[in-house]
Amino acid sequence: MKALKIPEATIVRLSVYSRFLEQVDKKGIVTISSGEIAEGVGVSPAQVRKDLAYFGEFGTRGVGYNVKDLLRHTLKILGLNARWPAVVVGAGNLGSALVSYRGFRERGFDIVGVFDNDLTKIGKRLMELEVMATEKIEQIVKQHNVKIGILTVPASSAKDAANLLINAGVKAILNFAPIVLSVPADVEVRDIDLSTRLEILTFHLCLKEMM
Amino acid sequence: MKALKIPEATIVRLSVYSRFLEQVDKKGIVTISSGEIAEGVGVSPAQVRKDLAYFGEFGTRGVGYNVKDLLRHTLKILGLNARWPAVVVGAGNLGSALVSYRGFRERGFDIVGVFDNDLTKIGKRLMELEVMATEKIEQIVKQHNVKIGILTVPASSAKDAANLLINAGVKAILNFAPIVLSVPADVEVRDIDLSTRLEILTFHLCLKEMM
DNA sequence: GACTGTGAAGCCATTCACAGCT
DNA sequence: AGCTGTGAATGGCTTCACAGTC
Repeated sequence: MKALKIPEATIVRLSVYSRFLEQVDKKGIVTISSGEIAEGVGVSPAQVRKDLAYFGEFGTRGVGYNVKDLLRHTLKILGLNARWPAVVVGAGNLGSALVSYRGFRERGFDIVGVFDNDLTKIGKRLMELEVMATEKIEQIVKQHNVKIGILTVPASSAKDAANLLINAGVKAILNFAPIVLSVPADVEVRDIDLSTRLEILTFHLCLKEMM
Repeated sequence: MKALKIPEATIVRLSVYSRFLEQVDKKGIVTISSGEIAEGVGVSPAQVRKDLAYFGEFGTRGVGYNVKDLLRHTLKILGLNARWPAVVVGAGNLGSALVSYRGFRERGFDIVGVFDNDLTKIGKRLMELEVMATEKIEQIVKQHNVKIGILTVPASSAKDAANLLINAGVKAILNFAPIVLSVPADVEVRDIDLSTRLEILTFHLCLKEMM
């Protein structure tokens, strides 16, 4: 595994390949070609090969890739050979939905704490968890060695909530608040801005309107 | 406005600039430079100018941009000078959360229908809406002239749900299901894959671990 | 013959650097 | 003097095309 800089787009696709391979494996298929993967996930065969080649030589020339093997490798690369505890800060509608989101559990993520500083929400049960005050973040994060925090608080409290997570030892934040978080260099942040995603769509709808 | 091909990243940033300008405007600030916008949203000043230049000359050399003016322009470009009705298909946790998500309303999106084909969910009230059977999609989409559909169903039903939306006349889909939708060329799809976003984080956590 | 792995080419987005206004 | 708008340069990702392997 060379220490090259990997494009973020490659990581995103790796996640997609990995999930596609799970499906393929379930069907009992043993071998798959880059072309078949490409077909299945909507990219080019060369792209698939290039993406995988960043991490090693997983295929056999003239044959293709062993599905189980490649699946195991992609999961390993993404760090999904272990389970990841995570916490959610913000127990509003979105935060609550994420606590019970199946997709996370299926891919190895376990929500081990939900926090809010709204007194009307504290104590509420969500799945097997109880919403806790944000003062408890540090305790839970240390107890479960949590590295991942999911931020679903309003923009106005996002900065404070992020700091609580970072001070507790969280090293990666998935941020749903529509603001730019500034964090130390050793903390990874990725934003999911739901409105922005819709606005990409309205932009294109308008473009087409004009033609 | 030249008919150039605009990078998708530019549209994403435009949405961010636009929201930042709303904040700035609220503070009563009249004029702003590309450098100040850049600072506020975490990109380079040249990037800000280049992005805006795709759509016209909104600034004044030696001075900067008029905040209200630029805000109006960015909203217009994104199509946010009008409100957009939208429907949600999938009334699970995520779908329910999105129906009541404030951020959408604030940016001009109105959810006018929620659908599911799970009988235990049909009839349930979410905000001022009542969950309807998916057979009602066509009626509601046509009635409100809905162009945008939000898909929050499981992967297994996503293809069918997408087809219902498309047949009803929807032209843009925000897809939360972790599968690749194949749609006609006149339909825009953007995916939000929540697990993938977390997996980008675990990938980076693992990388750092190794150093 | 089929398919992977990869250097080279091509393409697209970002950054630079400066001319053009105010 | 200050800041925008933009052609040119850079950097990075994707596609191409083919050598290498089964």
